[in-house]
Amino acid sequence: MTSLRQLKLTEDASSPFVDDYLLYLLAAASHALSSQFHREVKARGAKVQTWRVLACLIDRPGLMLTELAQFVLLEQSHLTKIIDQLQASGLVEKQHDTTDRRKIKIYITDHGRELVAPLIATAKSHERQATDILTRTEEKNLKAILHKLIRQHRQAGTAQDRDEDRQLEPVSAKDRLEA
Amino acid sequence: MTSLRQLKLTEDASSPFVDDYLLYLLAAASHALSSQFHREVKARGAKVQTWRVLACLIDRPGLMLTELAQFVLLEQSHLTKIIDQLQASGLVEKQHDTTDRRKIKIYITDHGRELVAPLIATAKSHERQATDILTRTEEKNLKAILHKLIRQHRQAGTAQDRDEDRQLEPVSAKDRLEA
DNA sequence: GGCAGTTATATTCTTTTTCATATATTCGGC
DNA sequence: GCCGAATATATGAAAAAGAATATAACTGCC
Repeated sequence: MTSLRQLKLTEDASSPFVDDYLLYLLAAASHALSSQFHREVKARGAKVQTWRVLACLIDRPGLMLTELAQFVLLEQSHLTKIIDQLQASGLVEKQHDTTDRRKIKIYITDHGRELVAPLIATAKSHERQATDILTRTEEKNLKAILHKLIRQHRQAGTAQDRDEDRQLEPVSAKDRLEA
Repeated sequence: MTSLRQLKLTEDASSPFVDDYLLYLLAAASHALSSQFHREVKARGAKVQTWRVLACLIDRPGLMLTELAQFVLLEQSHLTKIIDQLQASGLVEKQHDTTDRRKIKIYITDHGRELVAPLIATAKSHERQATDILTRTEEKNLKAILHKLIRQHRQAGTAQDRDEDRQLEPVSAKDRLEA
């Protein structure tokens, strides 16, 4: 039987890497929960795209295409196409900004609201069910940490563009806190 | 100023839904961190697909296509095509199972190992940097909860298939614990 | 006011991903 | 051993997503 130290030393090279790799865990959890919910969306005859866009628009009416694209995690060129379809279906409306004629603000229509309302209810119910195995503390912690990661990496994404390879890493939270 | 209770009552209808919706947070966090890392992968001349498949194969050599597809969160039909390419590039090998000739086990080659090794190092480094804003406790909690969600919903995915709409919800962790 | 640089959206082309289904093989009951 | 059901992989057409680039409009500076 190997000692703990030996185990620790060999770990880096040979032990399962992916199984505890954060990006994999996030992708896997997202995939597991989302694909489950997407089945429900499709069962109600809606496209996943439609659901995502409309759900965002409910919260944030009047976003420009570019802003909306960031929220729904899609490329602008792709969202343009989706919005065209949704507009054709009467689920959203475009409104040209009067002061800046490049901008197009997107609004959900009443028809869109009707379609998305039951989906939101379904989503809430699914979320409740999905988080049922967690304690309230776990759920709160999870969401808080995810918020933190998202916020941080949104900033990093934009800051990195102007300041290509910054060496000036801010003092690590891990170094500040806890042994 | 409205009372807390009133706030709570109106919340369901009008407050931002998506902003605290678990599935969105998971997707957004995964998207933010992954797209950041994917830039690094591409900068090293590798495809994201290749990275994912090879990283899995390092940990789990000899998986069948179907099993591997579940791990890398891809459709079997899609993975079939990717594996063909990787095989053509000499990064993986197929090995037909002798006892069940339908099965094809996939192995990473030495060439594949050479390609993926630096990527794993990059991934670890990126993970360290990404989790730098978290305390160790937060990181541990996050991973533990993600594991929990993944495990649970892998089971649900298979159990639900045979038992289409089970009403017999197991007692909620939330009801058992904490006020 | 005009020009350089930036921002917002659209378009085009290509690649990726999915969906449905085909093919081949095995398993289980009889 | 044979037949229906199940499992593993492959294929082909269609939809979705992405990258690159075009167009149009604004901003700021001179």
